[in-house]
Amino acid sequence: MRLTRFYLPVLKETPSEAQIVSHQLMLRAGMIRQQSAGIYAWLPLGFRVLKKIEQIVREEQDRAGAVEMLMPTIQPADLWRESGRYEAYGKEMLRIKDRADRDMLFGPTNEEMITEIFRAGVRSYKDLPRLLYHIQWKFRDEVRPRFGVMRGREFLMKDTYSFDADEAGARRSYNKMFVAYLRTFARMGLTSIPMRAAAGPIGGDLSHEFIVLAETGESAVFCDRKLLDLPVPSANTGFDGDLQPVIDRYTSYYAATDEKHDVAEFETKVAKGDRIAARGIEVGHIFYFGAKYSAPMRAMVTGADGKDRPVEMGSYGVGVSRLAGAVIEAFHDDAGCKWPVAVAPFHVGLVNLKQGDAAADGACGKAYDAMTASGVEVLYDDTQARPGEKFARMDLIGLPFQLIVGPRGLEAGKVEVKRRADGHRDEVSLDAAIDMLKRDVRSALRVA
RNA sequence: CGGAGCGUAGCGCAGUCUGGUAGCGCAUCUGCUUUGGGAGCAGAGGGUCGCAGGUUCAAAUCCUGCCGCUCCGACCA
Repeated sequence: MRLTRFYLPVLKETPSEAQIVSHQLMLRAGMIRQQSAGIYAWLPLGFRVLKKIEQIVREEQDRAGAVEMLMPTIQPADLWRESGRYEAYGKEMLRIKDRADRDMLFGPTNEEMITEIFRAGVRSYKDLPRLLYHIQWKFRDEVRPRFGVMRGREFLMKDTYSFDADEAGARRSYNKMFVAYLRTFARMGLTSIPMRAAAGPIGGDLSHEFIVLAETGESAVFCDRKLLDLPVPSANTGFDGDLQPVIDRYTSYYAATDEKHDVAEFETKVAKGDRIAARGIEVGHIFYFGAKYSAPMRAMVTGADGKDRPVEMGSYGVGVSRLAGAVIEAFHDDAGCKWPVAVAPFHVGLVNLKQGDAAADGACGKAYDAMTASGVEVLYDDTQARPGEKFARMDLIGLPFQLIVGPRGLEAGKVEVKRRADGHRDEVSLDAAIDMLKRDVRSALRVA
């Protein structure tokens, strides 16, 4: 992408409403623009990040055996009257009337709708288990939206729903999502910690929040330091096999959000030097809730014994839009974002130090074509801006690599390759730089 | 929902107390000079001062109502 054709409204100054660094940087780097309290437009740069995150979430859901679909944002109120949540959900639910004066709502979550869809198509235990998911915009009319996309009213969420014949099966589904989540966040460079959590209004009795540690996190969390070093399950994990040993290993260490925190247990179970009391960002939340919805909504399956019983369910959410903020919270410095390659809006920022100089233009064109042709995503700063401005802008938007090309270097046969993560620089020939970047990007994108 | 605060040019702000030509920095546009880490000079454009009433010869400024946004607290992917 050529910057002269892109839409990248960067800000030199920090908008006063942004309190935390991810919100400030998303606004300054031209990723989002607020339209109303907690409601954001995703500008081209931010949209690319959102799509990268979404795709990783999708790939790991598919790997775990979940099947993608898409449910609407607008739902009929009658569905929610069946479960009793139309009354119970309160003012966080955005209620709407259509032209025929029917009660509708903008979905804050989809348990009711998926239960309705499931009961219409499944009768027998032989059709189980099933894992269905979608990635769709939700609306929760938060009392107090804040922190940019970290707590918006409108947000993009991946929500999966599991259907099993019995509790043991539901547990297996729960475990699949548990492992999928560990992998999902790890692929974005994030260390997530599954923590015992309260089930909240979704209900149920088995629940974990996946927390990324960050000073600006909204939740107070307590855990064992050893959790940070546990290996993430690999891509060839057998999701149809027994995952319980993996879950047991993770849950053998103390980890709880403040709602479930037990001081006495924390202090007996965790050695003093391993106790972490910190703040975290909730990036995922998984629930097993049995027949909470299937019973009142009559989502029944016939078992091997010929008897009907409500299907066992669970639900599993990932805050896709929130993750864009969470990744910035985890990776940034004073100059701007520092995107991991896997979710970076582009892989390489190509900086032409003297646009209009025949040698510089030619070398940049060659590098751009060569990298783009081999799948490297390049943002080519082909503007007339001065070098300092280009460097500052590139650091702000935080692409993982910069290829810096100017006439002075070219005379000596050199260009510069800079890594955003650690500031490391190499001066090499243009061809060597192109090869190096192709190789580094490819290796960073390899899925372990 | 309780408490606090703020709405003046794209962004950051001054001006409001004490009514009298709407300002500053950055950004934008034009010209020239510049081009290896947020350039220099000269010029230009851009605002019904959140909205609606009211007071007044005169309102960004005073009064009333409304709307929007932010922060602190209680709730949540």
